Amino acid sequence: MDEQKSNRRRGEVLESAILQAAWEEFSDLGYAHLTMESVAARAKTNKAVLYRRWSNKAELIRAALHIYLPKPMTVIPDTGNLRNDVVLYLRGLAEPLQIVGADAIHALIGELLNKSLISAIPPILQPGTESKLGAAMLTILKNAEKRGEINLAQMSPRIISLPLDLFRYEVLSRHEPVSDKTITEIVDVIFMPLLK
Amino acid sequence: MDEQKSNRRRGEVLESAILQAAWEEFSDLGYAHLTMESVAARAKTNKAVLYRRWSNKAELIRAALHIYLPKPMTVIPDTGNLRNDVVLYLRGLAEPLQIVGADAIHALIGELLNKSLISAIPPILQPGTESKLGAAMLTILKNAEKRGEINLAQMSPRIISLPLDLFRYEVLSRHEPVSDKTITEIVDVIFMPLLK
DNA sequence: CATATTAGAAACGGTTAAGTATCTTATTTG
DNA sequence: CAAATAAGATACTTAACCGTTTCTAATATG
Repeated sequence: MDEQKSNRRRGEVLESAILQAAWEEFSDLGYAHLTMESVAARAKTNKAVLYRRWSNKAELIRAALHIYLPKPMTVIPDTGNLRNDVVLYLRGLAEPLQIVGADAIHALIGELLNKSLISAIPPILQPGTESKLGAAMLTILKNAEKRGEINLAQMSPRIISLPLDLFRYEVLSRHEPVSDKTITEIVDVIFMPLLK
Repeated sequence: MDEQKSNRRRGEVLESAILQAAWEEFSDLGYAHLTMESVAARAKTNKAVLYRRWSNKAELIRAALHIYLPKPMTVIPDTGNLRNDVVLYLRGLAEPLQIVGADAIHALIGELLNKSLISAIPPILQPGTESKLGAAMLTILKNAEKRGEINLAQMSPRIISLPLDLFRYEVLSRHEPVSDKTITEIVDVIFMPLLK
């Protein structure tokens, strides 16, 4: 007998449990359909505890996304081969999506027009972040130019942004992580053949 | 003096005014933020009149979309030239979007995950309608094959769907009608060069 | 002109969920 | 071990908005 009479969580332990519950509710239901009650219930606590830490629903969910969404990779591949660099670049974009999984991607896409969450949405899904993500691509292409693989000046901007555009389309239309097969197809069937 | 003491609308006149108000509210606010009250107010009538005609909000908005969203074109271009056929095909997709305008496109994209409206969303925005829209593209390509312009059997499916994919990406990412410049770029800079 | 329709107006009831307040009780800390 | 802290539980307030109801008055129709 003599079970633990209770096991009241406090501080960081409780906070982490709440943030995890918030993340799961978000993945399962999306922002609009989750409620503070449902998050509290999932974390086996109650609303008041939530409001003691975050002043409203948007702040709670932003905090959960901040923790659970992987940060995008920053290293720019430089293998001495354009084709491989582009594949690795796209794989670097795909990896975070594989970690979060299809449910969360679906939920995130549903929030693309939600102003109170937009800052927490990964750049790969966000409109208007072309330049930021495109910068890495440009570096890859400049490296290829140094090796004499391409002539950057005579490449159309549309071709330059094509790998990223197709990658994004894949995510936006399928709502799931982008497969390796898709990545190599984008590069080998579309992008590379366009470089003459 | 002697103004018209009143001018109470009835029947079809009133119904059209309500549907127009519903369409405008939808374009301005999106489904989630428009209310039956706001539609009634915009149509200068009241909620009860709306509920006498449509049993709920979803039905009202579906009816409005049904009227105000142009039906997609059905004719498949056959000019004797592949490049021109594909440009005309994409223009046929762009035309309805130009009619509805950027605000409505934005609102429609916001509803892509809304089950009660999804059937009213134009195929060009809807996921899972590739085959329907792609059929026209396939016919165009078969015609080109008959003329000896291409060999369909050795074309990757990814290249076949590329014009449509890029068109869709353009709409999904920019939330506005697709310009003619973009269409010709997709065809002349990307698609045609990939056919050897 | 009499009668049936249907619009106008306004109040009402129900639901959902956000956010607050209060009180009790477990656990930490000095 | 006493006092402070923070969790648990629950009730409450507020707000938005859907959908209904009821009553009055305008207008169409026979």
